[in-house]
Amino acid sequence: MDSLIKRIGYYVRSNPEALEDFARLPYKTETRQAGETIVSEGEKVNFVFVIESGWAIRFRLLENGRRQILNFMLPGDCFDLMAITRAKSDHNVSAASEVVLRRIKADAFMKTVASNPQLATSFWWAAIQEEALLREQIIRVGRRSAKERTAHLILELNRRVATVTGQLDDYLAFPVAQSLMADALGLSVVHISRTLTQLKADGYIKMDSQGIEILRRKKMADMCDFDSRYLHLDKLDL
Amino acid sequence: MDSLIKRIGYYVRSNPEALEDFARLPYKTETRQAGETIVSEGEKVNFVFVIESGWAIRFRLLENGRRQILNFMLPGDCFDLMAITRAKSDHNVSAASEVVLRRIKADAFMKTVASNPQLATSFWWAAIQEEALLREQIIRVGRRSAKERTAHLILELNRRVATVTGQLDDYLAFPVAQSLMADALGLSVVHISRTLTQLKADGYIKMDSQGIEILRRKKMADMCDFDSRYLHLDKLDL
DNA sequence: CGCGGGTTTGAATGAGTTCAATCACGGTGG
DNA sequence: CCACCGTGATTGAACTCATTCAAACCCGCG
Repeated sequence: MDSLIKRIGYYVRSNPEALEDFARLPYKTETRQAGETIVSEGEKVNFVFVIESGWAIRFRLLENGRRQILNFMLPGDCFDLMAITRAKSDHNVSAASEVVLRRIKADAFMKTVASNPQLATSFWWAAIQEEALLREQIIRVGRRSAKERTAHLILELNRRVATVTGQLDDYLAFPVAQSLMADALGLSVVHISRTLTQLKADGYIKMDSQGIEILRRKKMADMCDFDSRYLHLDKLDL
Repeated sequence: MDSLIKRIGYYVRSNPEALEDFARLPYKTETRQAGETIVSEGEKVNFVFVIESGWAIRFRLLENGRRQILNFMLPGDCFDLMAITRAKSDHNVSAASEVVLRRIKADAFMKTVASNPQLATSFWWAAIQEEALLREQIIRVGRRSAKERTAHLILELNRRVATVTGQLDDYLAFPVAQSLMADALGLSVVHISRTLTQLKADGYIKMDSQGIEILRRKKMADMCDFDSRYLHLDKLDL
């Protein structure tokens, strides 16, 4: 719950007890191993999920085995806020690393949110952010070079993690394989590897098996044209 | 107004007078020439716009002059449904062809929609569709070849026009320059031209100065893996 | 007629892919 | 404790798709 509180809490800071209604909603906690499915394409979505820990991905598979990841979902992220009105999911969600998630019945969720304007506003903001992430993803994949894309994604993830931890750290715990980065950025695994090597050689980052350290944030942001405004963190100031 | 009625009307068919509230909302009608700005990045959005005729685009400009179009907006489309809660726009909107649009004050819009569940549901659906378009755009740009992308976009636009006209026509009036297609698909103008030539040579389409005729819809859809389900037109049956 | 925007074509270049081989590393079983 | 295995990361070489630059073309319009 912690991570959601942190995430949603930004928007209801003034009135923390608004969150209690939400915390009291009945739920089930589930764990999924990396690679396991959470929601599959064509499925009716009757639940809202909140990621407690770990990373998940939303993606679509194409006929010839290609995969495109739409976005990463981090602790504190909710889905599918949009689809819960009797729509069928048009994409898959699965665990990118080991994931713990809270599952809440959609109708109960809706009722609580509808009856609490503070909460409604918070989730509205979350939906705005989610849409902004999709837009940025289009730009990244459509008009940026491999090097820019990769750097840009790293900075985005780093910033999003900060939304939950409350501080902007230079080390990004990175629990997922490079093949996921490839499928997110529309590149081949091989090229992701080369590109990361290049980013290391350029002194932007350092990597170990657990994650990525950002060595020159400013230079890196300039290089890849990263501007965190699209994340709509206005309420925050990191 | 006609086009919006057609668009939103699908979701409130049973109860046409629900739309009257909406039609009665005070508004201004504006015309923009191709290339003119409608909303610019960083601007506060206090209005909801509805496209009456013509096409508009949402896009972002990158430092070095590159441009990525996020999506096309056709008659009957509304924006920015999401952003109207005191957010600043993180992208531009401008006219792709000559555009007539209806401008409605955000607060009045919100009040009317909130007080009318049928309308609220309709616009909720419109928002779901909009998000689905963004997701599909990511997949198109991230994991499809130039030929597939181009064909896929043509079929999507064709299908979306049908949502408003009420019938699926094989001829798509195409009022915008190829350079817009290029910026939407993350390709160069030159390559779009070559790709269209190829689609013509393959017998998928025929073009004149006004638009595109789809000659082999089925074959074309198979080739580019177009599956209209993502458009969430379930309520329709064309 | 001539200008100008948009489109088309060709040739050279380049970014990213593909295929295949190698490496690094953590886990497992003998 | 070490050999072995498998997964994921890395490297090299050949190849492909798309870009770039430049020139030609087309067509509507003043």
